[in-house]
Amino acid sequence: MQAKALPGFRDFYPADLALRAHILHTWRAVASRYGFEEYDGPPLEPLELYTAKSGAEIVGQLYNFTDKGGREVALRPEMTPTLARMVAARANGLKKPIRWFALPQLFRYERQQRGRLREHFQLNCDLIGEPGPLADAELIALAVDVMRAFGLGPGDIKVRLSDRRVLRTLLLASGVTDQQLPAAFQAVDKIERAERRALAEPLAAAGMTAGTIDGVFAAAALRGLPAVEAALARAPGGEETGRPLRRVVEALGAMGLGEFVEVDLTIVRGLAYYTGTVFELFDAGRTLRAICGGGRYDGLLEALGGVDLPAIGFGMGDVVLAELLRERGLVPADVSSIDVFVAAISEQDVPEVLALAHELRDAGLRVEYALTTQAVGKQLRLADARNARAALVIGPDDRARGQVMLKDLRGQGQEPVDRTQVVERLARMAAVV
RNA sequence: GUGGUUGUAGCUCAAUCGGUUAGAGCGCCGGACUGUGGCUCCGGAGGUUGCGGGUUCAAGUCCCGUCAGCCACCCCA
Repeated sequence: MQAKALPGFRDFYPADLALRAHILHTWRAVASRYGFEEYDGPPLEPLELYTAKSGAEIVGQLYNFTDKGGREVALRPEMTPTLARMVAARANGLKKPIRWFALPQLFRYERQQRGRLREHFQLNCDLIGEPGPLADAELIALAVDVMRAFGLGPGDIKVRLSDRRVLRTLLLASGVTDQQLPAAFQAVDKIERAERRALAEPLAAAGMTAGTIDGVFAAAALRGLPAVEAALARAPGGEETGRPLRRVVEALGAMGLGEFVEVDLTIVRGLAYYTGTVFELFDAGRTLRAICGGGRYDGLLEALGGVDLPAIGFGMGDVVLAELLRERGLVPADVSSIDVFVAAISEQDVPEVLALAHELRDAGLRVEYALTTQAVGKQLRLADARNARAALVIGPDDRARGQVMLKDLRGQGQEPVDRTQVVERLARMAAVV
């Protein structure tokens, strides 16, 4: 067998790359609409950038090695530490709120599965310096509008929205202690993937009573803002705690995006650093992994970069998104095509073919011609396979008359055109998309 | 990293109970067709049946190992 790409890494054939380019172009276009500016950092970083705050066990999922200078380095698994460093270095000079996005290729060493490789491209959007709920709504709206730009509507994808402060308040009201909160968060996070009995076991082991455990499951079962607010009304300080979540939902509703949003407290996100709003985007049938996930991380920039700024961000990978687009038939067709194919009748016509092809290319058209002398029919078959919209056929007779034959390959007709007018004629045709 | 499952041509698949030289469609190359594409017809190339070992007169088929894909767990920055 021939050498293949490493497990979890992809070869992009032209059709694959066309889809990837479509995704990256759309990401850039929508982020720009929101006034976000693109930045980037190195794909290779010091290992300690990722281990300093997360601990050594994370090394197991990093592509890390010692470079020739003896430095411990890692391929970037996420963008946030790089972002934190860059923002911290110029924090005083950057106008707030900072709206930045990046399209990094990220790497993680773990066993691959469908929708989950060892390498992927990710749209990373962060809004830094604004703690209020309107910033949260702005960022979620950006994620939703990316979906809409791909042609996906509220029947295709949903935003599952939660707020860790809300969940925390409800859990505390049920009798969960501060020490028990991490265990309770973890149980809520897994509630859809595990049996209730299996989840209750560690909670009991953490010292919770049966009644408190019931309270944990009750909070996780709440769906929709009214149900969550009703539960909050019975918790100390609940009304106050629920205000940001309500504002986020209302703002998204005002933007006309309310149909996409589902309040669901089981969205916890694994990361310990989220402090408030958290959300994930899923396909409506929930057959695929999350398309996008993010949340508010108000303490993280200080921990990573030493600058205390509130922030909210999300990451959206290309792998699950591409699967969804393929599934829904939203992949742009006809990705490769040329404008003009220039065919020679005889070998004596080749110099004229070369001259004309070059003039057309100078005019910005996409042009191909046969690289060996071959029958006209064969050249036109190649033109057809290339999705050319027109062919120019040049033979001795045409040259003698100072003309070329222009064939419309999307239709059937053909007509002689003066050699002096060909370039202008075709340039005009190509301009009409 | 753990457990399960699947590997046949570029792609999608076939091959009876273990039995002759592993086939088909699509795609690709060439021809019919030296002044005209799509269609059609004809021909061709392309396989260490993922890889290695074992059982057997005989292995794509059975057994073991390994690699890879998929599924679940772990994790999801």
